[in-house]
Amino acid sequence: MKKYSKQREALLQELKSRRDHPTAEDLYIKLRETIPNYSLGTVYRNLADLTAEGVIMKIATGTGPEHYDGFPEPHGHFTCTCCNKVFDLKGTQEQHVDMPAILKSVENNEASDVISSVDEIRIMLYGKCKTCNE
Amino acid sequence: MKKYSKQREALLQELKSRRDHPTAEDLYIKLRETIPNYSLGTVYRNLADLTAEGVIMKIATGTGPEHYDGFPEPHGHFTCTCCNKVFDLKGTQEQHVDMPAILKSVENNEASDVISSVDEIRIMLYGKCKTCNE
DNA sequence: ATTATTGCAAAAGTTTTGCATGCCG
DNA sequence: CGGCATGCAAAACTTTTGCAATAAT
Repeated sequence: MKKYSKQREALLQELKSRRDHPTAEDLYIKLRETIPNYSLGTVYRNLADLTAEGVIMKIATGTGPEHYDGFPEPHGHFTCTCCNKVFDLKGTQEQHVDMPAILKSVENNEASDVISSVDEIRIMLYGKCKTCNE
Repeated sequence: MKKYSKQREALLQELKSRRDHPTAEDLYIKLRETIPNYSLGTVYRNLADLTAEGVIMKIATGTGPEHYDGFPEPHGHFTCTCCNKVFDLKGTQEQHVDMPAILKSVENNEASDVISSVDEIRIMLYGKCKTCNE
């Protein structure tokens, strides 16, 4: 049975209180301010648990460590290729991605030989943020 | 000045000859069949060079090592969350993603405070492949 | 000859894990 | 109490890097 823990709760609170997309290390540093011996292993364990539960989401940028998002509702992201920060794309996923076209693409061609089911679609933009461009 | 090398050439040939999306390790094992002391460091160096040149592309799945694609023209991918294999989505990116909507989303809202320029859009589906579903 | 590229091994960066201890129910 | 979660440190995994040797121009 799943038990309450101060550490998991604090991690979730922290992620829900911010709109940026910190890494495990970022969270570790921040959480240690209030729970001084919060360990990095526990940060990773709790991030994995919460991600598996679908309460938070993991974001892969393709460079460096993973980032985490406290709001798992599907939406696109933007990664700055200079500073590696991740930002939310506003608007719903449906405004960005042509779902029916993708599902049709999956059903009607080569990919259908291989794909059994689709659970999730992620979209990532890459470019430069304003801060890095100065 | 850039010099020819048997190793880089073989790596590019290998990637161009297949439609799957091997990892550095996969390529290392394969290339050693013909160049027995091809080193893993060199595989990584050549993958980085070719990616920087835009001749191949790197694919992040969010789990395990990076994968590589010999065909860098923009197109979507599918990752099996069971075996971690990556497959191409058929069709062009424009058939899957609503570019104008995304650019508008970038220009007209919160994200525009932060995004200076967009260079690339990547789309990744997650689900189960037929082999894993058996 | 000059210098880019390699092989090898060591190091670096990120994430996972084993185990004894502590805390929740 | 019994068992899940934690802290800590070691290990695992992926990628990068230093350096002497090799190969391309």
